[in-house]
Amino acid sequence: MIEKTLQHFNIDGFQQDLLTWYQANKRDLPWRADQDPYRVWVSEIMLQQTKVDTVIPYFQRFIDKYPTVYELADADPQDVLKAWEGLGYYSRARNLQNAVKEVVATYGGKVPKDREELGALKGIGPYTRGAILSIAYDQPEPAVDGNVMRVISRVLKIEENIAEQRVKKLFEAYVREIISVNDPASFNQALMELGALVCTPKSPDCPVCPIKEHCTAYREGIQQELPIKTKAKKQKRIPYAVLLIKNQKEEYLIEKRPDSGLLANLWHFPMVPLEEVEFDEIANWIFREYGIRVTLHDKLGELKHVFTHLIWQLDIYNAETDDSNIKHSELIFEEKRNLKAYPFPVSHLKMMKYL
DNA sequence: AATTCGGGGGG
DNA sequence: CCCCCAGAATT
Repeated sequence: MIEKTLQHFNIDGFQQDLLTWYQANKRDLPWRADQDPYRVWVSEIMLQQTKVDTVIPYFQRFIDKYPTVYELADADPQDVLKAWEGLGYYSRARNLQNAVKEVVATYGGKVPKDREELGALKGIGPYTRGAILSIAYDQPEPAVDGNVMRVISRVLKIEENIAEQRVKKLFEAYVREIISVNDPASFNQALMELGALVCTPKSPDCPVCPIKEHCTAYREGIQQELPIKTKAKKQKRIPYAVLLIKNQKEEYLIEKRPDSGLLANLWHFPMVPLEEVEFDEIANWIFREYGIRVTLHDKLGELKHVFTHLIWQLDIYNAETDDSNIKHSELIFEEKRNLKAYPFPVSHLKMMKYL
């Protein structure tokens, strides 16, 4: 059925129009300075679910700090997490470092060119594998992300639900048919660049589009209806009381999250789940969980923090304790000025102003 | 196939 | 305020 769709599609003309536009309009992005496979890799991991403008400063700092696989392989995981702070999806950082260690240990520090070897590394899925192989190694592999699915769904009028795994495979098959074998690096990046700058989700700027003559959706005026995608279900709201607990040495209590699950290995102020704990029982709950006697003071503010699948509704309180000795390594009293050494989720970074 | 993982930006 | 964006791992 791919052949049928592409029967009257001018592949050479499409490639030429797309690539010409890309050469003239591509943004000057830090990870486009060269084809260093490690840098391409770092950029692609950071760009997963994340906008270019957000990634740029993180990428610069990260490469300054970890210029090659060797520095990253040797780094303290906590420092890597700190470098990732605010970027989200923190397992990306952990997986990246683990995979880089694997590259140093198994592949002599060279990022594998082999499709299977590369795809076996932690955090490298079908998209990232294709991106690295094409951008760093000039291999004609598809790199199908949301941009590419949006652009191709419009150009070829593909009315399938892009949320389905099966459909993503279909897009990869189409890209294999139309990719420029001469310059797959530019071809894949051009599709994504077009998706980011012209063929945008809400109101695509079709009049200026370099490939509108090749676009079935444009011809039929249905570009706004594509791609087709099922809606996500709405998130569950979870209320917490967050306690900024200060001891007599002006230190605040922070704790380290478990090494798996939400915000794994990040630090934060103690959170009391209000669905399970009555307001009047907060101090008792804290004593049971942390072994610390606290006095709850005034409410400082509220914060709503939205994740992909849940919402934290946070009430922030001042609290005080006479205790200051803690046994656990995941639970520490720390001076305000030292808190910046720990990786925090953005929601808790926003509470620092109350300290 | 469905769910779990962050956070920023737009309307 | 709600809605949109969207890769990989896990189950």
